[in-house]
Amino acid sequence: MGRPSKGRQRIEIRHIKDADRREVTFSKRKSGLLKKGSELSLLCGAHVAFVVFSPGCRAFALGTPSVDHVLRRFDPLPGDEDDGDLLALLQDGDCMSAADRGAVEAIVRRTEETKARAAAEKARMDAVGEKVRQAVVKAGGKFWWEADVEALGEAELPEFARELRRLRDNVQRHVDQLLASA
Amino acid sequence: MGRPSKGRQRIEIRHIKDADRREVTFSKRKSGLLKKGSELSLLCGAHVAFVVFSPGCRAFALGTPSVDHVLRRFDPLPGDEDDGDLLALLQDGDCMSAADRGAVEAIVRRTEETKARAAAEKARMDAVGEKVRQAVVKAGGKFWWEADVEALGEAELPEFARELRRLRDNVQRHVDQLLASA
DNA sequence: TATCCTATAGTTAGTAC
DNA sequence: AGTACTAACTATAGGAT
Repeated sequence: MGRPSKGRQRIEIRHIKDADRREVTFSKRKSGLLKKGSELSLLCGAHVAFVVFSPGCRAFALGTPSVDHVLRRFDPLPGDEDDGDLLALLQDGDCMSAADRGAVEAIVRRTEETKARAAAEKARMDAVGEKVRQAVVKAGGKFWWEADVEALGEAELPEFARELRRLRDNVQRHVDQLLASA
Repeated sequence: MGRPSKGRQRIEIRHIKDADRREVTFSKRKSGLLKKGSELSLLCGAHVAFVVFSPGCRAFALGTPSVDHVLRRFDPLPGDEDDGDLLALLQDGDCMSAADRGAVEAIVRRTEETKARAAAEKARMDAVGEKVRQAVVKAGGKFWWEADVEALGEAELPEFARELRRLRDNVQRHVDQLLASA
């Protein structure tokens, strides 16, 4: 019998191509970030707010005392109402509790619509060559959608198809909304 | 002579009363948080944005590929009426056969490429983003997307604040919609 | 306020549930 | 998607500049 674990291994800080490994790493490190954020807030009384989108475009947020509270400090509008209470309730605390997760998931679903619309809008543009894409990479590093494309191997194709269907459903829902309100 | 250092000591995660020690801790941990955020982005292709207020009320922000970019994902673009083309193609994904995979993949790839191009153009023309990058360059050899908000100057800060405010408003709207449909 | 140094507290890769 | 485990990697408290 070898050892029960090889222990932590050193990894290079660059895009993880394997989708499964990437998701696991994201989950772990996201937790770490949330914890560090809350600790910074507790230790130093600092106000912290951040939003994270996973590779699967799911959204997570942390704010102390709340995301809304922190963001308001950038621009204390005189006419602001206390309408951030619900948001604070959903996103307050050291990290998202199991009870909050459902609510956040709902927010994420709405965010998917944004994703769908962005895709549709960008698709109207003329087709582009590989040069442009490489120029983007060269200019600023990796973008989330590149990660998705790179991860698109034969094995992941069915899973990706599932994502596509979800995308379609959300676009459809959005269109229905537009028609209903028009 | 004792040892040159006592090494790291355990501390409780609660407010540090000594102002000097608190400032030092804030500085160190903020750096750590920024690093962790950048690593998460690089490793997982995730979008990360956060804002931190130090005890001295100084503001720091981190965003990949930029704070502006991440925050805009909460902000739906003006509606498009002309996206039926992509929508129709996406709908075909429902009954996706092996033969259709290639077509779907091509659609996706084209969409991602155009998104990349749009992002590149937007980044070039985004005055705020550009100011942030320049500020970082001046600040020293750090990550290009890392910036001290104060370095933006009085002219850019309101614009930056406006983006943050939009995030807040859109999250709020999402929650409202969620409640209305529940 | 940020960095340098050292020793150690804390995080996490790999793996399995 | 989160949790548990081990071992090893990394962040950081304390102190000094």
